[in-house]
Amino acid sequence: MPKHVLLSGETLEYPRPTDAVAAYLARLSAAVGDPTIDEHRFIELVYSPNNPLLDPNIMPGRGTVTKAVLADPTYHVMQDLLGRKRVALGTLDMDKVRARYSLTVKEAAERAGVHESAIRQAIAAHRLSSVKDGTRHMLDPAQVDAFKPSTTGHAAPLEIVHGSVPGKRLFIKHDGNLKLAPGDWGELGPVPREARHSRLERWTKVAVIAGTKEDARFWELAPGSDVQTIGFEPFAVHGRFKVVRQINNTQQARQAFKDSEGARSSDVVLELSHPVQVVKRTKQSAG
DNA sequence: CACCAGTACCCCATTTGGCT
DNA sequence: AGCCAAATGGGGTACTGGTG
Repeated sequence: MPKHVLLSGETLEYPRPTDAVAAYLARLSAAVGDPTIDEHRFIELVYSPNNPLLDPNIMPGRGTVTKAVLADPTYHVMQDLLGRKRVALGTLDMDKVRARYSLTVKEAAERAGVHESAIRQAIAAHRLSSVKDGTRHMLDPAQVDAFKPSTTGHAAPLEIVHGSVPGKRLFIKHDGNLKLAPGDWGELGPVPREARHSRLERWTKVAVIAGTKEDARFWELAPGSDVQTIGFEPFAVHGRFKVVRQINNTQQARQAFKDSEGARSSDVVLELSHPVQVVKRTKQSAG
């Protein structure tokens, strides 16, 4: 299969073109270095009804990018040639573009509140653009912020700080896998009651109660698309969720939490290299 | 460490089949 | 024909293991 190195640094393989498509690609490549062709004219060439890659029958006098065309890597080669034309004309500064693409995949995943693989697959599917820094993909923070992953599939994990300190507390009930962050285990001593950092995976429903003994609030959460944070410092639930129910009345909040089903946040599995231990709720830590 | 491929899982929209 | 529930497929996610 023919290969094309994109401005982003990525190598794109595209299907062996027909004679007509190959000729059109050659024409566009020549136009990149042709000073008599300006950007407007180049765009006209790309979206011409004569471009054999596009569909000429949908819009009169213009080639249309259909779903099939969008899925064809050859179209992305043509778009890259447009980018190269802009670079040649000085209307696109790749140094400035590269400066804007400042996030690694890991940083982008943290920022978007999704798994790293979700970012990589979005890049592969051209739903997120990236530039290559050596072997690393780099992403634009603005695009990452605008990235709206589907809410289908597994729910994105929630980052949870729970426990109790004098005057404040936050507990949850859930149907997922709650794992305590290794840093909170210390030297195999008892899990500290205060501010335990945990990660909740594979969840569909979470009940949260937070506040003080006299002023408690209740939230019922379901997987959602927006990154949110609820709770009271230092306690928090952070991640992609939506609030399906909120109760600000202390008595009703306590009753709602009591009625909620699921494992309690005090029953956490330790995420460590040594054998997994389950920490059971005790009278002392029940609060 | 970063990337990639494969797998399992989930939700939603559409299709299919049975019932009224 | 219309309605409803089950089955199916597509699109998307997280996770794991292998590779360079």
